Amino acid sequence: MMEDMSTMPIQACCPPLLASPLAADEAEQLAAGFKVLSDPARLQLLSLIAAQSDGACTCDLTEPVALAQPTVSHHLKVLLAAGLVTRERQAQYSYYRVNPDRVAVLREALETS
Amino acid sequence: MMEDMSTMPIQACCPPLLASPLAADEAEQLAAGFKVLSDPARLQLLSLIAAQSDGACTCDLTEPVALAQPTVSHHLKVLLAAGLVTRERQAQYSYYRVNPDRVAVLREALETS
DNA sequence: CGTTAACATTGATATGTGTCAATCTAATCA
DNA sequence: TGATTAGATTGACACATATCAATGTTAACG
Repeated sequence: MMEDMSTMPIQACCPPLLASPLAADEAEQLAAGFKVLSDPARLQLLSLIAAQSDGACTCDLTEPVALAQPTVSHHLKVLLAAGLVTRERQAQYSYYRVNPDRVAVLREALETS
Repeated sequence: MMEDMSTMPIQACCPPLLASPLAADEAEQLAAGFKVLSDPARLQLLSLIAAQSDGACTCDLTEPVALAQPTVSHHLKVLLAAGLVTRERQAQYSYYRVNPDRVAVLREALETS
């Protein structure tokens, strides 16, 4: 049985896009990663989470992005599934942190070597 | 009158995502750029175009991505509208080239400064 | 206990978009 | 001129997804 690609973390997978032709499966991997970044709410969330070095809870994030709480939870779930953030639960709170290594995978794919 | 954001070229717009909180309009700009990269066919096309330093025509691209010609034309139009590629017409042919500066805008937004 | 708070999940809806067949346009060639 | 070729456009369809109201879950607090 195959896993659903869209819920899998972004792998260190590919040589830079512009350096050598991309195989179909590499293209799918990378595209799934960029799709996670293709929503303005998720970019703002990533940015807000990065600004809180000790972790950001959902309650800190809902108001600045001006979206309902279930929508924010949905976007955080997408970021988490991609591995772009980590989640740590404490009591009722969920603390999210950016995983810079996963961001780097996507950045490096855009390198003009 | 406002232009449709999705058909506008990617601007040099934003400080790195992880360095400072992103404003809503900056997030929309960047998200539109990453959305263009969020399709595996478009990533493969970009990669194939980059591999042909003297420009790639549509006819060179249809077979390797295994899609119908109108679909390839559609994706090329999206890449062109975003400014990620340029198009030069010669006779019946359209030659596409990568615009590395626009790719760099997106790469730099992912920098961990 | 019951209440409240943080967060996740479900379900519904509206919108966006990737795909291709059919068609159109424009240029080459016989 | 007619035939062919490259490529763009149109229209239709299937599928994905962003959003929120309602509900569920878990934990603190009285």
